[in-house]
Amino acid sequence: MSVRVRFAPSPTGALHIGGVRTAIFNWLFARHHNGKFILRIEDTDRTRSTEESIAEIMDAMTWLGLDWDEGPFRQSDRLSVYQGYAQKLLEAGKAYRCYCTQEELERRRKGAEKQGSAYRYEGTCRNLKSYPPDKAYAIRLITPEMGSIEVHDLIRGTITFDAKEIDDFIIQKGDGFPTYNFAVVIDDVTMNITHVIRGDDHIANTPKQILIYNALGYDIPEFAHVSTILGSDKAKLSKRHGAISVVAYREMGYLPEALVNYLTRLGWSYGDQEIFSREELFEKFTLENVGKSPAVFNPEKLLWLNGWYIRNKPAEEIGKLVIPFLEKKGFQVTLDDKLIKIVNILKERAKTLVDIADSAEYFFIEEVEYEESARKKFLIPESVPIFEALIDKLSSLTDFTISELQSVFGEIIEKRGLKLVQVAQPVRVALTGGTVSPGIFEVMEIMGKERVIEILKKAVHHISKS
RNA sequence: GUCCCCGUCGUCUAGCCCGGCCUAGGACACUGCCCUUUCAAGGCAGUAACACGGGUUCAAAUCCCGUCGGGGACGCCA
Repeated sequence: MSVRVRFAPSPTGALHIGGVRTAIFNWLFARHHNGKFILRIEDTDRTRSTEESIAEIMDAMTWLGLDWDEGPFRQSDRLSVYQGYAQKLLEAGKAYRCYCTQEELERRRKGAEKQGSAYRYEGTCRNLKSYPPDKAYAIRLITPEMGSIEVHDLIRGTITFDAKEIDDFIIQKGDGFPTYNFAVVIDDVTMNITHVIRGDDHIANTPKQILIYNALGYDIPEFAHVSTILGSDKAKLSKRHGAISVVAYREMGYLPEALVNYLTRLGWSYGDQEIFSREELFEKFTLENVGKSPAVFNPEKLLWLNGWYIRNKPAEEIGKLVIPFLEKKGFQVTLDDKLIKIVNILKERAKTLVDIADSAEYFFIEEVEYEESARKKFLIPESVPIFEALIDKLSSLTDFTISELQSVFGEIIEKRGLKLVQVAQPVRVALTGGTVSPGIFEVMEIMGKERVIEILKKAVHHISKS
């Protein structure tokens, strides 16, 4: 039987880091086994589900390259399916109508809590002889009173639950909607899901779901419960920990491959390897190498990986990606030779696309803005003769290339008995406004002869004026 | 409270199933050095962990028991 897995988010907000890792594991598992990856939207919570959220989930998954083979299916489209199955169980005597009111149940639950124990439905309506004609009812599954339920988990081994811990739980609410546990099972059955890979917060639901499979007479799929992602305080990752939505990472200039690589390695490993191409992931990903213990999300390592991917991607591609970030800063740019050259020297020292856009500023800006401390230290009267000598020599250059520039600088430092740094730094400040930039010859070459001379003259003017 | 899961450097992890090759390996971060026109990148080196306590064994990070710690679940939410 071929592998079929699903990712089933509820559309009640942004797709976040924790959720998307579950999606990635399912996706990789499907690709590894040449199976199908299905997207299913669990939108039975009508008050909290939104269309925007559905759109955002699909947008984020598309950006990450998590292509799904079927779906998105929506639970809200399938109400009658659930009701049909619930009816079947009712007729088979495996479930019963419950007329207990929610208020009454709430009261009993409170009472049990006061005693310090968990509330379990006592089966009040289990053997009802007659039904009140017009009253709404919930449907409860008849569950075994003794014995144990074993969950076979591909990551954790066998987990055993005592049947006594599970009460006759509701499978269909008073309004005719299925409860989560019921809908999940029906969906997984009807979609022929072979492996249920999900977060470990669902472990406690699993025995209940197994009971539903049993009552319906269907085969139980394989289960794999992946550990949670934690924040730096070891609590479950949430908004408190800063940016956690996938879209936020796109906006911060992260590359999808970096995020996928990082999130996959969080809880999964393949020996000592850190960097994986998409194809390698497909080939190497197995559930055996998924760890059991929860992992703390480490933004620094993600940043490092992102830098790695930026450095190792061709400048043309990075250039294309960086354009929207430059436009956001108000620069109109196209993917031309100049931009590619700029990206080429900047990507070596950037960790995000935002970094590149920020440090590219001086190539596009009209007037160089000097950083105060840099200006004070390097745009001083002593620099004027250097700048003037440079202007003079550069003016007569026909080839404005790195090697030509190198020899011009060489002549100047030799004549004046200076070190290269003593010339390079003032020039750097004059051209870029700061003390940090790529190699000064590269910067000059990209800026071009006219622009460089113009800027150097401005610097001279600036010094003499102040 | 009950049930369940988890526990190797600060963090992600290898090793654990099938005890010895572990004076516990790699990566991020951090520190130092090298390279160097600044900053990165790169190279080299360094700091840093088997939660604790009992067993079993010639030998335990690895097997067993207990303790402690962290997390999750206990809904007519998903």
